[in-house]
Amino acid sequence: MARATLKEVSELAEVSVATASLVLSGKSGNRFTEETATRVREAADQLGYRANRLARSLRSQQTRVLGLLSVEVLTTPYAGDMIRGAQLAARARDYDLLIVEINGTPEAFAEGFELLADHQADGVLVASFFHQELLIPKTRPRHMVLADAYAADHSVDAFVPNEYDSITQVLNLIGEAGHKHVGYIGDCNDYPAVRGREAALRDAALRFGWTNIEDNIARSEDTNSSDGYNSAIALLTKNPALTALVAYNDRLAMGAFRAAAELGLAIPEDLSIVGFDDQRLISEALRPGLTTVALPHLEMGRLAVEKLIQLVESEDENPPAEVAIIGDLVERGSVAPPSAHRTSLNLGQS
Amino acid sequence: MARATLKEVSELAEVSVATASLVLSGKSGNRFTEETATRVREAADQLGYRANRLARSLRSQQTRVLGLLSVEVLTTPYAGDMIRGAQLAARARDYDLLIVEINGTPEAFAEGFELLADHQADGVLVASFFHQELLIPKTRPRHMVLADAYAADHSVDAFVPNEYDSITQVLNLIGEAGHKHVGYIGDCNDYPAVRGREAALRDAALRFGWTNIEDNIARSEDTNSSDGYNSAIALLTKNPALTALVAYNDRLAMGAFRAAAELGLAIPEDLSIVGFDDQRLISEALRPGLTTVALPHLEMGRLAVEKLIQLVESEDENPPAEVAIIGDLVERGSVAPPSAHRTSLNLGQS
DNA sequence: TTCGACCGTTAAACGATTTAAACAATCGAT
DNA sequence: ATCGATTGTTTAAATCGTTTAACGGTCGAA
Repeated sequence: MARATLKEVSELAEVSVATASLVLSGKSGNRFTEETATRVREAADQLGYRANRLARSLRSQQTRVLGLLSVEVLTTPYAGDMIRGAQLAARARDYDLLIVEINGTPEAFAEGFELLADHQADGVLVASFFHQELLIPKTRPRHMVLADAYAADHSVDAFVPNEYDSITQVLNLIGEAGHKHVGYIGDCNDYPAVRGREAALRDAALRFGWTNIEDNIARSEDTNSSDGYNSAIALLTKNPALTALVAYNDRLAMGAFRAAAELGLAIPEDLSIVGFDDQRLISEALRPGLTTVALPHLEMGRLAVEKLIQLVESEDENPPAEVAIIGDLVERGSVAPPSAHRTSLNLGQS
Repeated sequence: MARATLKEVSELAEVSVATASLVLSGKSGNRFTEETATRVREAADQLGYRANRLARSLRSQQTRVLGLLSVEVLTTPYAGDMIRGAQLAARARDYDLLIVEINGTPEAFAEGFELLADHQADGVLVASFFHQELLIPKTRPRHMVLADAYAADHSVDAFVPNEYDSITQVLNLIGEAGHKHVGYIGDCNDYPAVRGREAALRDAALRFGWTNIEDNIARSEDTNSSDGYNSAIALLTKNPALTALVAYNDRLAMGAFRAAAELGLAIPEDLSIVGFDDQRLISEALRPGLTTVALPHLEMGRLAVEKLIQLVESEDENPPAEVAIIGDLVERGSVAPPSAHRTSLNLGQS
């Protein structure tokens, strides 16, 4: 049951542990007879030898373990792909991930950092469940990177979504389809995502000549489907000329679908709707499917870990940078050119 | 930057490392003067000493690290709570989780086990992303438990949902509301969940006197919202007398909502619908909210880790057992008594 | 003296890596 | 023939930072 140790291998092969170690680590450069080498390798095989990573790490002062401080990523269903991307990148370079879930408080950060330091993690990836600014305590791991977040003082390498370019893809779709009366269902919080997406909206409005864009924006505190419903009803009531709605996220878009149904507007014939996030549970389930933009979660996780490994192996001496990654446009069928004359718009009910 | 070692602490406190270790580990039983002890503790404080877990583990032959072999749990948005439950339970007893994501193939299992063994994990929790039977290779960790899965040979402690009792909660709701004509939107695969839920359905049908239950079952290969839509349309077309639909999961239920809307049936007045899973992205977003059952993901994760720790610390000599955990009923508003006369049922369109 | 408490230290692990040195064989030079 | 140098192969020993069994002084009491 107990695993074979290097000593046992060396005894079986009738060499010293040093020889066994040198042979098996491959770093021997033909210092040994081919005969000794194979004898060692066969002994190792026979015993099913695998190095004890604790011992190896203790001696070599590197664990090949990366800490993943997950700020609610595990908890929420939104960003699991980020962890998967991180795992993939880590495994590809023979690193493992020690994942610790925390809430975003400074104490939680401090505790998480200590915990990972106790385990001698070679580096730490802090992953957030949404694009936010993070206040990283001054006592921090030597090597760290951020995913879906950036440091308030910009002192850490960070990988975030390119909000502007990402949403511009769906805005272009709307614009190129010929819509002129476009509404926006937004979020009234002050997040990077909010700012980036609204900036893109305004630029698109200018570019395509959308009328009175500022008057066609509705914002809510929360972004549940019912908020989307309310905003959509409000927008369409105030301005029945709207032929397209852009939602800050898919949940809001889902509410807009319900509003459209209630107002007797067919999607996409009477009303085009686009979302953001590509929450498949929603975007694939709606009829028609929701045209939206997938956040680059997998990429952020992957790139962040790759960068982290570069830092750890000090192949990288560049100053910290923030990389904004564009998400993938997913076209599903909720966008069509505006119809010349709308079928109906009965605002009477509810 | 480099962390203080026990040796440094002992030098500052002017004692031997053994003394420092003994004092700090608390296992000294008054072998030392209170004065020496505080001197050590102050030195440790001053240097911010924290034990190197590699060294500690190497010496003590226990890592306080549990391996979490995640069979696609990370990847899918369904079962994140299981990992959270596991984390909570582990942290509560001062264990950490080394998470490795795998697909369910035997080779992946073997690799995962080896990897975790390399890290000298004290025990392994295998967590599945849905309730399934798992074929665990014969070479396996000394201590292991399963969550949301059970071993084909029942040789491992397992924590699974109680499918029968869980769905019975919504079935009772339907039955007690007075429905007699109930349809079931199912899955045609052979999973434990399918079997358990259908068994409960049949028993409920008997108990409440539901008519011709076997004729009112529709099953699909997949369980997307469109499958639910198709099944619901088929059921309601075949038997317009149905006043309630029970769905195998929330996605299917979501499709049933759409079918109802299309057929002009109001929920819950004309048609009651219940789901299963409580995928909040769906169940909270639908109007009315979907009455459903939440799977006990958090509990499975928590209990599995607690059991695992018992095994590791060998406080538990019982033979392997399988524990079935009931999920929580979440009532939202998609259930009402059957109406005496239905408003309409226009089967003409689509 | 001798025996227990009492307080503390020595030293051997744990399982690898890695440096420096030992050992052996070969070879030209004296 | 003998020696020193050279090259090629292998190993002893230190090291990483802990834990812990075993041991050793000191001192007051019997």
